[in-house]
Amino acid sequence: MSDQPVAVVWFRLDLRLADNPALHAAIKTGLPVIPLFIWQPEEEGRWSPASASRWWLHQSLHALDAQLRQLGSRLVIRRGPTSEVFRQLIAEHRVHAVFWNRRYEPDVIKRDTTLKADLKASGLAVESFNAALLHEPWTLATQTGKPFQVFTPFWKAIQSSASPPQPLAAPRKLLAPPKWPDSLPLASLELEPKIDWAAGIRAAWVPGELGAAQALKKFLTHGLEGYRTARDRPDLPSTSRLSPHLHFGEIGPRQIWHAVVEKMRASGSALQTDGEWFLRELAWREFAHHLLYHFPHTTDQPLRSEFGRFPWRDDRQALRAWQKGRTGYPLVDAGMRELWVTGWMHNRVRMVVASFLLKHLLIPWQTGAAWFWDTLVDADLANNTLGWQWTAGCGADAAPYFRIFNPVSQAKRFDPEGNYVRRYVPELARLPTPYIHRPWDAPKDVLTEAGVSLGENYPLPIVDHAFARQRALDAFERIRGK
DNA sequence: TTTTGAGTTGTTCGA
DNA sequence: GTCGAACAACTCAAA
Repeated sequence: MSDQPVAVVWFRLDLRLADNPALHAAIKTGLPVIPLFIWQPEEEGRWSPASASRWWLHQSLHALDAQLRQLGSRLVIRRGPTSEVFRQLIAEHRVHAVFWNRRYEPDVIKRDTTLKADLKASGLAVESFNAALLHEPWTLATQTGKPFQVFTPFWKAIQSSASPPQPLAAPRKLLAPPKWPDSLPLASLELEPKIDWAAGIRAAWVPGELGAAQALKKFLTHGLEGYRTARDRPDLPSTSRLSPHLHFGEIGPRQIWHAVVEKMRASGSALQTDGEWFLRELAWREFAHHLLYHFPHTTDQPLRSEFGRFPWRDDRQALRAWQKGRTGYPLVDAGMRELWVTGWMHNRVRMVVASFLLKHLLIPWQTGAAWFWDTLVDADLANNTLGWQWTAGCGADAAPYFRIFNPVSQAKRFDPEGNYVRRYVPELARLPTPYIHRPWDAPKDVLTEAGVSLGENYPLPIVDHAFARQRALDAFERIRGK
């Protein structure tokens, strides 16, 4: 055991050096700092990181370690029950203090609360911080002190709150302990797939704090102007693509907020509206965390309990078709394949494919949420839960039951040239634009010319829109009243 | 306590 | 082709 006291920073979903309050606090002690990562997914229960998230986590940990090494430090990786890992570390080093940034998932909160009490009881200084949110979920409330359940008043509350604090600068050096604790090699966590299915994901992303900063810079330069309307276009590079970086904490919302506000200020009034619409999206992320914190059961149960009576169907074949992007609706299929190939899907298309699964196929939202959880690199319990419950109509501020997306009209509106479909559904690429979103209406010779053979190299629709729409409306009738 | 206005993202139908 | 209304009723948040 080394005599020199040390401070431990426990990294979780805050894989960055800048604007990292836990790291900042550790440095302020003046003690050597041990950056620690613990892999013990079992402690996160049903919603521990799944396939695509694990791939990202691997890259992000690698990037964090590289950055720490530039500061004369390194990332110590351990696995095992968290309390046990800390027990060992305390036996090996004179640990004076432990710092981390808070998480808001129900199982994680439970684990962290117990751990904090135990560490304090054994005489350590322990402190946790907010790195992930503009406002902690318990600091915003309605006038009667209750949590918000409607977005607009929540957004107004954010706008009238004090501006979030300025981000902290990244440290320029880190004091190393006299002796480094043992660390597992990153590869031993086996986060990367055994069969390499990640080529498409690799090509689409640069995980890590530097990749996150690049993405923000690119968005501010090229994406913010016109964001309000262009953000709905999956065929254009019109969104920030910051979601996975935000999920893993490679960048924090305060950094984004202030960068956008500064950009708006510098533009005069030109970017006022676009900037505000983007900030609203950050606020949706906040709202999702607010709801998860105050209604933790909603990860698996509908917020509106009458949805327990909803007549969902069990249809393995239809589910399979949806997952694989073989529903016969080009926009739905393009979205599901974008997800499969790149680990991400444009927000507008997420709504369309979710609406299709829930309302056209009547498959439970939890099933869709589970698929997204496994395949998204930005899988985030708060956002995923809100999104699926919202679309199902069983959550906060939910979509009215009669809002059933028509996958063809949505496609015509938001992918007008069909370029998004052509990118991800190459077997339709040669179809002329008027038929790209409804190949079943194309004349025989047009299909032949384009090399499309419906039912052979591209499926016929697995369900008729008008029929499915009426079936969904009837299903909602069943849970109305009482 | 009661009342009032409002609620991210839509579609279809008929004039 | 365009336009407005209907599609329900409920709950939330604030006055």
